[in-house]
Amino acid sequence: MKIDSEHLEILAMIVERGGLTEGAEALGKSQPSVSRTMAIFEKRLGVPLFEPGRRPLRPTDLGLELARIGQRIHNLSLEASVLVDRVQSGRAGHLRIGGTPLFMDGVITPLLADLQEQVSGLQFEQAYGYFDSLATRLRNKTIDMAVLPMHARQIPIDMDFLPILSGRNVIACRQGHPLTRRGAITLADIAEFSWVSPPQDSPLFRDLKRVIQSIGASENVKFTFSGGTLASITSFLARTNCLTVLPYSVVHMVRDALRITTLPVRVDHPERQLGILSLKGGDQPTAAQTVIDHIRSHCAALEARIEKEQQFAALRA
Amino acid sequence: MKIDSEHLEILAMIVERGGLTEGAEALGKSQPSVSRTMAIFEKRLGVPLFEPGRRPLRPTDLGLELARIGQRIHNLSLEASVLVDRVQSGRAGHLRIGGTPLFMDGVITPLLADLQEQVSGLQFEQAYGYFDSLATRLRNKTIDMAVLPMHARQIPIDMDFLPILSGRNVIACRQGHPLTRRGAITLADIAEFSWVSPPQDSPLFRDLKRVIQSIGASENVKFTFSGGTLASITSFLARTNCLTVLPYSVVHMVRDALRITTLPVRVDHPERQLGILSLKGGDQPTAAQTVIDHIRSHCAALEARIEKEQQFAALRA
DNA sequence: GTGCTCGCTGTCGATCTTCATATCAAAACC
DNA sequence: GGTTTTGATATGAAGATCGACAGCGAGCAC
Repeated sequence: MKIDSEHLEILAMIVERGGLTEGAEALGKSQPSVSRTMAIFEKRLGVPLFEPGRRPLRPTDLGLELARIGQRIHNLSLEASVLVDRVQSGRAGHLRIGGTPLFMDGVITPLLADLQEQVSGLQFEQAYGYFDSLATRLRNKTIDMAVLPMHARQIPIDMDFLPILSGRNVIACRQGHPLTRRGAITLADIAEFSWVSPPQDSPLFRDLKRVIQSIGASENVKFTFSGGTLASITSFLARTNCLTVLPYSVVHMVRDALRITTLPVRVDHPERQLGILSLKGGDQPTAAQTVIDHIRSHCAALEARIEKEQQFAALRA
Repeated sequence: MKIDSEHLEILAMIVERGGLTEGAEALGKSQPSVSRTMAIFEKRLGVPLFEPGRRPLRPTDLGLELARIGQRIHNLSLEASVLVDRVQSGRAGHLRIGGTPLFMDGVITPLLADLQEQVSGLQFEQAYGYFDSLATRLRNKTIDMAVLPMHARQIPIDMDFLPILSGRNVIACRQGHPLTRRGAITLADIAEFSWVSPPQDSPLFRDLKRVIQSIGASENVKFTFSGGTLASITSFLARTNCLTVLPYSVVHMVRDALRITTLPVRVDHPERQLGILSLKGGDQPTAAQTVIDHIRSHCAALEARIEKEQQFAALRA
């Protein structure tokens, strides 16, 4: 005998509320509907659930026991509700984020960790890549969003791009680097030191070359170390006098923890902006909006701090 | 957001069976029905339960969690099923039995205890009364069945009577009573002893008077103790040399435990039979049939033993 | 590319819900 | 104690929803 769990829930509510009418009301159903449902249920069981011929409906022993089970089913159903509510409101869920390695490790991951602190229940899956692979993965739906630097004119027609930070780059070195003690830094000063470069297929590597060109030091540049992750680059920087080019935002986020700093040298920065790329109409998980909001607000604050710092640095220079 | 527990059950089954078609089959529903139900469910949630565009339908994380809840709901539903099955098959339930006090305490209660040992889950409620009150309570439905001695012609038109034992009475006394040591007992012998009588409104009391008349001792009968329950009567008998009249079946059941026995004196026994009275078409709880069957089979055995004993006693006399 | 399996959609019949109303048991009243 | 009132449940008929069958379309494998 298969029993309909909804019947049990209805029974539970009737017993809890002490009457068919009240139970129906609590269930958001009409009284006749509930009455008939219970009548059918009783008929199918062949055993009475309510004492016959009693006007304020009183459950039999079996009715009480089944009602207890119905109550448990109802509780489980409520449990499912809160689960769904959490996911619906973006406070829980699974999100696959791809992005350029340095920016992900330097800026996004700390922000995600921060968000996770605030609302537990989110799960992130991180993937690394540059524009082409990220775009492909978005179209494949193997990631939900990508975080990367882009030119406005580079945005694919089938995607949305939401800028979150200016793409400003800086020359970075360890804290206490000889160059940081100088008042004004000349190109000759810089030329003394060798460079650590980001992965050679990264946009940042092209930025690096541009920077070096712009300061006229392109001739005999020494690359001591190339490729790797943010961790390896900063680790290398911290132990040597090498220089590198990094997004200002990344340096800003990690400079205290990883003991690196920026050189007060103006480098021209590309017109790209760091932002979030996503498929148009891609039906994002609701958690995505929560994450995007979080990233945006924090990056806006970050951008403001960076702006202030740069003005201060310019004044000092 | 109220969630339909049935949707969760369906989801659980789909996940468990690893496919929509198999799930539908396991649920005894058609595949399109299940498909549409899940589609509506997803739409209402606004969150996908299955990874979109995957052919062997694969649940999302949320889908998995909800399925787990659905599985628990399903288990509760099964629990309810076995509960109902037990009640349906009479292996559980609540039964209100009324009857004449001595017969209830002496014969029926031990049998019910015996039955309870075999199939736990039954609940009994015992009530005492004689014909009129028992019939009224049957019609009021405050008891489900009555156990009492009846004449065939006394059976109300709206009731069924199922005989279970002959109404044979005997003279009872304590084991080791002086009269038990004699070979043959004369009326004079009996006249020496005083009597314990059952409640004066009981049919057994009328039997007692008839017995006394039939042995011609009606003149100076002494009643030492009257009324009370089987426990009080037997307790009184055991400590004195008093006599009483009891149904043979009652004596047979309790003689070892309560140290009483019968006197080998023929007493004429009424034409009544001990049996079970119930309302016609009274829609008995299924447990009632189980109980009735149990009582009948044991009483049949009891009757057979009594028969044998009486033949033996007659031989000896 | 081609076959195959599996899931989605259109249509019809069955079931369930609802509003209005009858019936009934318990309480209140005379 | 009998009758009326009241509060609560059952029932009837119309409308909405759900389920089954047939047919279509999309992923997956070879």
